[in-house]
Amino acid sequence: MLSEEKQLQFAALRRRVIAQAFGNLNPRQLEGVLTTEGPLLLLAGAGSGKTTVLIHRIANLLRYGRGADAQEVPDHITEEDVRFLAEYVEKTAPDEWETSRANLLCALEPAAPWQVIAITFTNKAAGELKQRLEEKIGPDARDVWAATFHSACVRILRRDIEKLGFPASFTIYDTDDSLRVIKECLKELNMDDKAFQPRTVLGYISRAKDEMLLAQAYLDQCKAKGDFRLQKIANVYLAYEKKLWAAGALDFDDIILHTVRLLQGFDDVRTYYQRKFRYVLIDEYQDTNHLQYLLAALLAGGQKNICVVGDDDQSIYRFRGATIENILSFEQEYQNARVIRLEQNYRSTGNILEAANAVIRNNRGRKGKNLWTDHGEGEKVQFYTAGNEREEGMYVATQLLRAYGEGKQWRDCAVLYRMNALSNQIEMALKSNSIPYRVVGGFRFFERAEVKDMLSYLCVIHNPQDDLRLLRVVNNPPRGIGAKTMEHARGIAAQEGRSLWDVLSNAGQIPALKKAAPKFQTFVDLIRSMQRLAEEVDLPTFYETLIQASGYGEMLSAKTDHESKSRLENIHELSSSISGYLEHAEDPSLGGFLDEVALYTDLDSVEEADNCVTLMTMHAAKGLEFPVVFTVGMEEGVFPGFRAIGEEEELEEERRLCYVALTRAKERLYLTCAAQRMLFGRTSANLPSRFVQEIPAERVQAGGKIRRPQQELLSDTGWSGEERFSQVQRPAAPQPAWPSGTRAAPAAYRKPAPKAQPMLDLRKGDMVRHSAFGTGMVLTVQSMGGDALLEVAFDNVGTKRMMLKAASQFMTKES
DNA sequence: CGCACCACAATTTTT
DNA sequence: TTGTGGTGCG
Repeated sequence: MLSEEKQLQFAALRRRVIAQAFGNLNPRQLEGVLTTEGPLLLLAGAGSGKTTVLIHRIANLLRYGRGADAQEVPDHITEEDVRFLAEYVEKTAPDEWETSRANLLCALEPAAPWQVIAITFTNKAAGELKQRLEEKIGPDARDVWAATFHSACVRILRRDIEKLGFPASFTIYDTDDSLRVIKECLKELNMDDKAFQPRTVLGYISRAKDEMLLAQAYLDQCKAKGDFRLQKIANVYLAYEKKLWAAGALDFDDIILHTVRLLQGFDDVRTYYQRKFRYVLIDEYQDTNHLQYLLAALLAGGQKNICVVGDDDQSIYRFRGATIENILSFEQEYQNARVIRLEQNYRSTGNILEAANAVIRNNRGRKGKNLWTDHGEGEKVQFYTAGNEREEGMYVATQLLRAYGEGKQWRDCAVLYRMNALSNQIEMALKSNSIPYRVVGGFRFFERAEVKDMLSYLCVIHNPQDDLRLLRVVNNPPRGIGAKTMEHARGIAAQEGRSLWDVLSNAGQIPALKKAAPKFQTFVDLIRSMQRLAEEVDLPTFYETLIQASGYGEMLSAKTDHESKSRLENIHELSSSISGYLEHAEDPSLGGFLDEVALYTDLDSVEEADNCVTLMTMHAAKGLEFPVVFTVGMEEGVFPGFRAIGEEEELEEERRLCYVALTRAKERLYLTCAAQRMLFGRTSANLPSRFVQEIPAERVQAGGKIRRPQQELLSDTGWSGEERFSQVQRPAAPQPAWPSGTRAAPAAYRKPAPKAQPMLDLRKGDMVRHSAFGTGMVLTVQSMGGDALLEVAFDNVGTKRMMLKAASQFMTKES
């Protein structure tokens, strides 16, 4: 037994040795890695190396257990050991034997991989975590539970959900499925789907579930409140719940909800997981909702070793139920919680960071953080006011070409916007300048109708009781089974409390369905034979056969249009998803594949290799970074959106979104707005965003057509652009006064006559020099309206097509 | 049953 | 302006 003094010395040395193993981290990061015991809140600012900390933290848990975070000393430690460690920490190049002895001495109950669970929001994040972990600590990492909330819960539910009365083989409904069910419910309840929009209703149901209210409880609550509209909604919830129950289906919210119910209601289940998971990690904690908070608390309830990582300033999913309260009140929820702030930013330059800091400082509901960097000031933030959205697009294109000319790659650049609707103008501007781009978001592979159709076939084959999916494919491709007929069949099914499948397969015995029975039989036979086939051949072969046998492939091949061709490609593409699944699945099965697909809505940007500019919403940009970032549409009414103006909470969320957008930029940040913008077919004049105004003037370089708006226009927002940007250049000519009484200035008054652009006189064969693309020869000139489409063969970058007007300012004619 | 036409609404969307 | 969903006709 060591003396007390020696024990203290040992504990200190042990921590030092472990710290050395993670030597490339900054002090805060290191603390995050070494603080293994008890509740820990890791406030990780944008670009502060959060994932690195997470990986190292898990590595530490597996290698040293609680060695770095404990005072106790194992009995077997001798004074000789202490002496050894004291020498060891001073060594610059210890040999292998010494290192392994040191590691052995310092490890204190190292965690087994399966005792660690790391929960993320996206599959992408979970995948990256797994991969980086494996690179760091080897194949052991595979037994760490790195999963999304939903996939972790599905895994738990598959084991024990029968305790709640659901079949272990439950199916998962995605949002699209849920909406269909809601619509059915509305119809059956004779409710108007305009007064009760399915989306909105689903939102209410989701919020009810977040409060752990099942339908009946919710109805009771609404009755107590006496709110008639809410009662109607509660009735839909009741019908919705019934339908899902009958179908043995769970929606996304149910997956979490029932897991929480399971853990709360069954001591044995709860105890099992609480014993199993010694260490619980939750990533992106600022995005958790109440249910997810409960889940995390339940899982970590045993040993209270819960580490949550997040940034309250980057919470941008309030509209989906995420509550910033979870992170703000973590310290109250966990009394002895430790808090570590990661504030050193490794991503952006000083000016960008200060701009972001200055904006977010205006929020009240936050923990408070101040990012800093040692990268130096860098360039100022560019703020440009365009006359309208077309000019804004042109400006973006211009600057992109400039960056490209300076040696930046297209993939180094991103254009961010608040609404998808804003991407159009940008796309046009980029197109006409031959700048390659890709738009992120929009249609996702697994959400495409044809892919969902094929998946529905798989669902029905796997589980014929799945009415919703059956309904989707029963007449797709057409089998002469009309909506009327199905309506009938559904009525009978509902009456007799049987599934549609039961009714269809026995249609011969049901007089009312006699006529349709042969057609049903064709379908039933198809499903049955596919079920038999599933037993015999491997999944890819099975799927290819399905494409044939269902007639779906044939239906698409018969059509010649562009759309059908790509649909056909898509359904074949699904088979590579199947192959992908087979490669990494432990115990592959049709059910397993469907599970994975249900939760894997996103086949993600595989084409990262493509060198093109990225266009996406600010939401989609979270977690990404680019050397050059454009933030367009920085206008009151657009960003912050008109819905948010006047609503304190909403406005703070918008500001956080702005913070997220600004902190994506590494080197160069552009903010742009348009004095006048056409949106949804209506033109409006908006003031520059208050967020721009919140940035200190010395961080900004302003340019473009700065307006001198009249005072009454300013009064409601308090915008006073002139004071703020003293260095702004004034428009050359004084602006004419606006007619009184008009709220927005008519275009004619505000738009200075377009500068006479010296349009090049080009014809086939001319040599040109383009500032970004170099020299080339004009191949074709095709006049189009007042403009012309050029095709230019450049010496170094190949042939590009561009609009003459747009290109003129970057090109000169070579003699 | 399929297609064409018109009305209508329209932040953001990790699962 | 754009996309979607519902209705009416061939």
